[in-house]
Amino acid sequence: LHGTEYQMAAGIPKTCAVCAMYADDENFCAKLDASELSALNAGSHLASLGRGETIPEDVMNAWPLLAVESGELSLQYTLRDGRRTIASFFLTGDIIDLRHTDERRLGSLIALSNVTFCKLSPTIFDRIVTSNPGARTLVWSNLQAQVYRSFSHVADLAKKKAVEKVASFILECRNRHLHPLADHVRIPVRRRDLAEYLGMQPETISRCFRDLEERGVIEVKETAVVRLRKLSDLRLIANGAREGYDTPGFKVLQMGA
Amino acid sequence: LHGTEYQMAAGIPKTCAVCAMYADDENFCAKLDASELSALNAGSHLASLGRGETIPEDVMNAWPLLAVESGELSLQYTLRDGRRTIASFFLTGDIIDLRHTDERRLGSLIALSNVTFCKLSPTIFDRIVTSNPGARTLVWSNLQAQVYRSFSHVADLAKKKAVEKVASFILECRNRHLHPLADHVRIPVRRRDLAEYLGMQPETISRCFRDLEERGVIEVKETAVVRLRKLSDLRLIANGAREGYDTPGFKVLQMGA
DNA sequence: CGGCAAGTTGAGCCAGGTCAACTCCGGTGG
DNA sequence: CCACCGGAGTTGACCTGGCTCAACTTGCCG
Repeated sequence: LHGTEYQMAAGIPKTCAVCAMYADDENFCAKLDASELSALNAGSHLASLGRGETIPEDVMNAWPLLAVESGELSLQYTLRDGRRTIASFFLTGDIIDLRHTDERRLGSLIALSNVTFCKLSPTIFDRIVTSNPGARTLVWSNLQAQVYRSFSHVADLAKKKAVEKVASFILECRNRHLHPLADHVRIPVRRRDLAEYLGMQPETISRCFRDLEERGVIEVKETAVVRLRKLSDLRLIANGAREGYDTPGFKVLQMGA
Repeated sequence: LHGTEYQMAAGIPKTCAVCAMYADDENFCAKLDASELSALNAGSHLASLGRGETIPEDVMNAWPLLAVESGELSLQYTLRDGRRTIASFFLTGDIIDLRHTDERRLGSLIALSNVTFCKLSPTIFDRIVTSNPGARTLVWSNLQAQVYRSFSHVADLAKKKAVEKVASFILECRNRHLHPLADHVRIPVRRRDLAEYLGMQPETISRCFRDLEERGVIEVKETAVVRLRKLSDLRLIANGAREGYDTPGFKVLQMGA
């Protein structure tokens, strides 16, 4: 058992019979020792989805515990008249636990790109989480991160204007280190998905990108890649600065109450 | 130790030297045995806030682990120009863990009414969570509930219209069993707070309540109490039904994709 | 080269924001 | 007891940011 930790320390990657996620140190499987890993292997199954496909209801019931291995998964809600919202993105390493959702109406999990994910055995997962503090901490902090990401998403949606939301999203992509390319940021989703995530129309998204580009704050290299030209201004816009965002000596408007 | 569980089974409430939360079976302290409880007591402190008061930065750093004992606590974000958003409400029994927030900008915790909360010792909390499966499950499901509440809040904010948001909020209050009064629902926050939670203006909130009342869906008894007159219609509105919501034979508009 | 999906641009309109006035409290002091 | 005050909520009138609809461009795949 401890031999495996020794291997890990020596940089030799552990193997996982099910998925390829062990390669990264910041995920659940990487925290497991050999016996835990093989137990989890035995009770887990890899599955994949093409873009636009949904994880079926029966899978969600039978396997309420998922780990994203690759791709972008989304949680979507649909209103009666067809309006749709993406409530959250799940990326590599995110753990989705649908067990305690109770009567609460959960949306559907839909792939935004080709996705592979691992269906975990709840009982084995629980046993590991009980006995392995490192794994527990990781799982806990992943869930925490989901909460706080969601909270700041709420803050974006509630009171920000269209451009501010887009600016904020670009920074979110950057922060989440999706693809840390120096001053380039990759937007991992299509415009229409972005619109549903930010509660806007695709047309408005488009106009906002153009707006930011005309102000010289960003440069749209391709639809999926943005170069940051004035990061501090982008931050100001994302935080709701009202005017003067393109001047260095920006005057903060301090409002009471 | 097991003597305490025996007492609990016999309906004799356990005592907690710090706060009064033990009375409810659905909270963290209620899952603890005598020794755990006294250990937690030793490392915890009760604190209180008046309405409008903020938990200071230094308290949040020194005590990143809080449990709400009574009242309504809110997580607020403020933009540079003063626009404010309430991202989430925390009510009795909610556990707030600020430890894994990393560099992510967290808002401030502000009391919406008189609040008492318990500052928990992280080390003792961790020890208990490790050894006590019941407590762990409860804490985990509380965090889960926060995530999914936040997700459906996002769904409300992103694409719903003003009336739909308000309808949805009324149902949320009902679901959360804040005050389960048959067909009456208590709105635990002021209109202005509600506005900040739903990303609207107080004026619009007011208009929406009136709108729902004029349609005969609800009856506003006091500003804080609503009587449900047509629950099914309220649900339809909250779920984004477009027209005919006031007729019983509502025709669902099924849209593809 | 056609066909389709994604994204962009333009023109018009309306839901909800904004501003201002007014009502309705509960508390406080003379 | 009443006059006064301030905060919360409501109502009305106006205005605008972003939605809507429709046309167009672009890129990808067979």
